[in-house]
Amino acid sequence: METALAKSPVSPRVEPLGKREQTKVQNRELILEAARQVFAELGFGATTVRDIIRATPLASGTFYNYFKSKEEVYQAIRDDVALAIRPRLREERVKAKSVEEFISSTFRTFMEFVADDQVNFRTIRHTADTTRVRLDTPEVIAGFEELREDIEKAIKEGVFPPVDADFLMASIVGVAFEVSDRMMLREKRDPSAAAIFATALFLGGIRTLPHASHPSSGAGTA
Amino acid sequence: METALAKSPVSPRVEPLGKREQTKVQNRELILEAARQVFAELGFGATTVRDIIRATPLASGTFYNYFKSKEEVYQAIRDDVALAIRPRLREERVKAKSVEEFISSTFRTFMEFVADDQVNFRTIRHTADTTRVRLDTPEVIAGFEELREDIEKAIKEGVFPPVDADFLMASIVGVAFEVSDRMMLREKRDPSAAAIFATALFLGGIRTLPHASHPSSGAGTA
DNA sequence: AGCGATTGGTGACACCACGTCAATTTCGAC
DNA sequence: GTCGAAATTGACGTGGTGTCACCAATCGCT
Repeated sequence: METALAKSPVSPRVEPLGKREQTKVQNRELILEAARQVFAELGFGATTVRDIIRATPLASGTFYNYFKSKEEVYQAIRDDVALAIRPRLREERVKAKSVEEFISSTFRTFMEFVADDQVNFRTIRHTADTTRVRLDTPEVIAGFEELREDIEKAIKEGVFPPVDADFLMASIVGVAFEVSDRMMLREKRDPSAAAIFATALFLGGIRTLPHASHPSSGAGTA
Repeated sequence: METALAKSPVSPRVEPLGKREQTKVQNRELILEAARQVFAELGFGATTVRDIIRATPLASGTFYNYFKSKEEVYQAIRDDVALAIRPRLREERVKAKSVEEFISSTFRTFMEFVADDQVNFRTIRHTADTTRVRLDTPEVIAGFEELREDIEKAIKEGVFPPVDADFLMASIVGVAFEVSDRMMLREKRDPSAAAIFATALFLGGIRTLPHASHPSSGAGTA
């Protein structure tokens, strides 16, 4: 009995793991953090596994103990984001008692999340190249399927009209991604305005969209 | 005068170019065609310049006389598509006399084009990987900007309500890409149904969408 | 036609990234 | 403290990258 306590007399319980497990978690995070930086700087295409490991105190072989390729690292980064936002979105949707709530809470939650998440946005939007890359990982795709299932459930319960759930899911995804992307390119990020725009579009179509304050609120191409 | 005619007595005027220019055009097309096949088979990420050149009778060095990298080849392929569809879309939009025409002709033209264009679709949607890649080339982005300008013009002329043209452009693009993608994954491709869905969404919102014939018309995940 | 000049194809080469693996270090259990 | 397991290391073979000196084909001119 005494030994067990003596072994960790003052140790905070935040480290209940052995040294082994600790460095394992640490190394993984080291690689992910380095990858975020390098992806943001060079872009996904130009980045090599060597670039990532060089931004780390680890040896090249160690990389392959944690990931199979740079694709898998990228996937892990995106999956982290997806895992963070999926439960929030789902929670909002199950609470929704009407089409209005379903749509507006979905867009509001999504836009606010994206606006807060500068790090991952910069990881994905590499400014170097003019070309834009979008990679949908399994976890992200699972989020899409979840949305479709919720729409189908809402239709069965009579909350939604009996529309094509697959196309509606695709439309919500498309608008959420594209509009959030434009939102992030603006000087002043306004997730509320973006969410209101998308919500109005889905609930009433173009004619119910809010009127823009300035004629060319597009704020240029930059 | 006589010499000029004598130089090509029977030659069809389809080859007014010298031999030099001819093989140049031919080699470029050879590379592009090989690239389309290889991209479709291996996916963009796994494809190497060597894979492309190997699917060709040319030597490796020759590739670099035509393109700097596989990215540039991919860009050329996408730009061909963009150059083919942009004038058609623009023509439809300038003809439009109302919001209804603007939106419906845009989606109809786009969906029909995508449905007809199996080759380029398979080039981009490599079934091998679960992850999906979307690369927007400068030409494609120019098409987006063109759409936004047309929206702004329509607003100035009073055809459109004074909405946020940038967000509206992004929404149209997002829905067009995502819905067309789902359309192409279905057993029976129906560009008309896809266009009607997208049009109804933009003109009147969810509640005016056509009712789906089957409850789960999503046709699974495949 | 014949003949230099020029353009463009060729493939070997130096460089580097990839993924592996045997040797070595580090940790955990007894 | 000692032994076995687990993880790290970096050198290595393989193969892709982009370049360049060389050479063949075409062009312009007489």
